[in-house]
Amino acid sequence: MSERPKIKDIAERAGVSVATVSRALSGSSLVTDETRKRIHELARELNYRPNVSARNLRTRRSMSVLLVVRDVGNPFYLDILKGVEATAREAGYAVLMGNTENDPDREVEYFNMLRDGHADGMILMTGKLPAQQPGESVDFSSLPVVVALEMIETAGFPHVQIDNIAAARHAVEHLIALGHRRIAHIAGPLPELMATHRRDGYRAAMDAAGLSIPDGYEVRGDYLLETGETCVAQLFALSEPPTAIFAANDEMAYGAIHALRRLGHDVPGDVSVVGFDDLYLSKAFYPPLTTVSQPRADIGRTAMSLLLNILSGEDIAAPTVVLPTALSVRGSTAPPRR
Amino acid sequence: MSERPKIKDIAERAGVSVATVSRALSGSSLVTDETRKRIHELARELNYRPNVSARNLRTRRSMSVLLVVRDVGNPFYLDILKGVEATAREAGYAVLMGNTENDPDREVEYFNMLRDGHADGMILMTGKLPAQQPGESVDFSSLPVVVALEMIETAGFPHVQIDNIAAARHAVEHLIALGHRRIAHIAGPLPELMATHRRDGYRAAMDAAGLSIPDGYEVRGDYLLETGETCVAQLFALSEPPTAIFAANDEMAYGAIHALRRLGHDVPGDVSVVGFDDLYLSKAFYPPLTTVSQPRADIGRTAMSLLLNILSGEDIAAPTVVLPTALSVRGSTAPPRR
DNA sequence: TTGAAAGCGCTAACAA
DNA sequence: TTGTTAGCGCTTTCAA
Repeated sequence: MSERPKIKDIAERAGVSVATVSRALSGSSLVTDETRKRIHELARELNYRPNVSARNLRTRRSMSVLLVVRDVGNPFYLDILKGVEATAREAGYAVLMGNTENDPDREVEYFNMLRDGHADGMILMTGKLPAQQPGESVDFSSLPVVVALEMIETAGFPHVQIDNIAAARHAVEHLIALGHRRIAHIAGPLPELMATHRRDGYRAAMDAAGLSIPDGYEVRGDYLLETGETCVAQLFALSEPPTAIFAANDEMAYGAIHALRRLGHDVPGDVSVVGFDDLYLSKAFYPPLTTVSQPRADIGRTAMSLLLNILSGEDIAAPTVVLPTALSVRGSTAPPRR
Repeated sequence: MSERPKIKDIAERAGVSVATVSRALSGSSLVTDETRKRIHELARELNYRPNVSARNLRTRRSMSVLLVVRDVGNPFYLDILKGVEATAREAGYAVLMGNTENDPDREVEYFNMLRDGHADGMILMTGKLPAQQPGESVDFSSLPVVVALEMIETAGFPHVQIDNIAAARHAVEHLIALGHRRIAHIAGPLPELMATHRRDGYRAAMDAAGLSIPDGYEVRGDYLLETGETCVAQLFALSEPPTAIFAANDEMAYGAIHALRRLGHDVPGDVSVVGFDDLYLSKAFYPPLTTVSQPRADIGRTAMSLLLNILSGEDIAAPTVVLPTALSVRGSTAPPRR
């Protein structure tokens, strides 16, 4: 058997039909223990592996799921990917990587992969739906898709998320509790929903504490290290710079701290900084970053579990699962210098 | 057309045979421009997508590749994944994620996915071959596999790597040039090859400079943040602690710097630290980490290109591509205090 | 409990 | 340039 053995080869050697082999291999109870055993032995001996394309064609499933993110290079997705992968694996699913780079065309491409049988379902972390194709009327909401992290309001997909508003508010309240009054915000790429929510949480906390937000205290970033630096430059060009900064993600917080240090400001001595996400390096950062911890692995696992439910036909009523966050208070925040 | 249209549907509407449709859709020149155009229009109209399982079954290719790493959660792989993904995409390949968690069984599983048609080729970054199955004699070396980062000497796979020995040596020479004499090494998980090579580079540099390595100056870590910390504890329990540390990767360097700071040592004032990898955060670290830069995205692209060559039948003679590294000198190294 | 046979949707060899 | 036809390897009726 130099070529790849197929079911037929096993059938011939076992002196049974291909149907029996197929049944035996799939653990059907319609086969005597004896023949089942013989077939399994033969399969092992021939080093048989079922051809997935043939099986997929016949069963109309690929046993693959598609994980679509904005940027595979972003470390934020790591633990999520890990959670998805582990849960998928357990259920016998492979994970295909999708990377949109925020390109709508690529988004469409991945939806198409769903339709062409490349994958059975999709976990979407890009907050957008591809624009309707001309002459096309695909009912998106009927597709096996779970949205994680982001929000897509137009279709009725299940969502897995965190409460960004509450988490951001909580983070800012921590600064306020420390005694800060002049608190600035380095926002994400507004008007994206997640960035907006975190900004709204900041505003809510300030408002609830009766603190006004001076002009120029809200700076727009794009979640990257570099913008953390440039935003700090903007903030400290103000006549009254802040004593604390809430950054919409950890990367910008890193950049902000870096820039503060270069400007000669001690963190947290002169300026406190809070991040969002709790990247795995935040605790090793100097100073260790106070930040909002997201249960990323859990987000991945939950999203995949939801998808598995859908794929197994259990019609869940498009639930929205909100997972808890926690503020990890570390060394980058302290009371303001008086 | 509520159901998924197939080639047959298009053929009927276009009044041609399925073969013609297939040809037109695959851009064969054996079709008149006119019919090709009509068919393409019809396809768009019906929102047709070819069924990949059927195509894969027929063509015996999956147009997927498998990217197998030790740990999907490790940020080190990010840029590599990005490079692989981009190159794969361009060539029309999808990328399947494989995660072994250093489990040999899972390694076997991924080799099997290659054999069962799940993927056409594999990029392996795990430095091991699965043990031969009993009664089995698969000629591994004939499989379309490219090894990146790691080394597998037993099979004749193409490799994409960096010169770990030279790069490590170069890093240590930098410390020596600064005037350091007591230089310690936090190694990776010896006796793994990469860890060994980096250790050997350290030894070579020390040796070439006529410097001896005191007992206890080589500490074994496992590439994790935490061991960077514990290893520093060990080094500074010595009667003569080092004035410089070469860590086998950035994560351990982060941990080391963290621990040094807690022990009251200034970096680089009291102790210089060099890392290896140049993770994307190393430049934002405090102090910015002096470290060996690996061309990770390029490693990914090159590995995928090599794999594409193999898949297209161009038999490359198992080349080993060695990509250049560069020492990024930043703020974590300085001359020793006198 | 097993076997025969149909067919998943596509591509490609062969014929016209 | 197009059509006819035979599978790719598997699962699953239906019949025995």
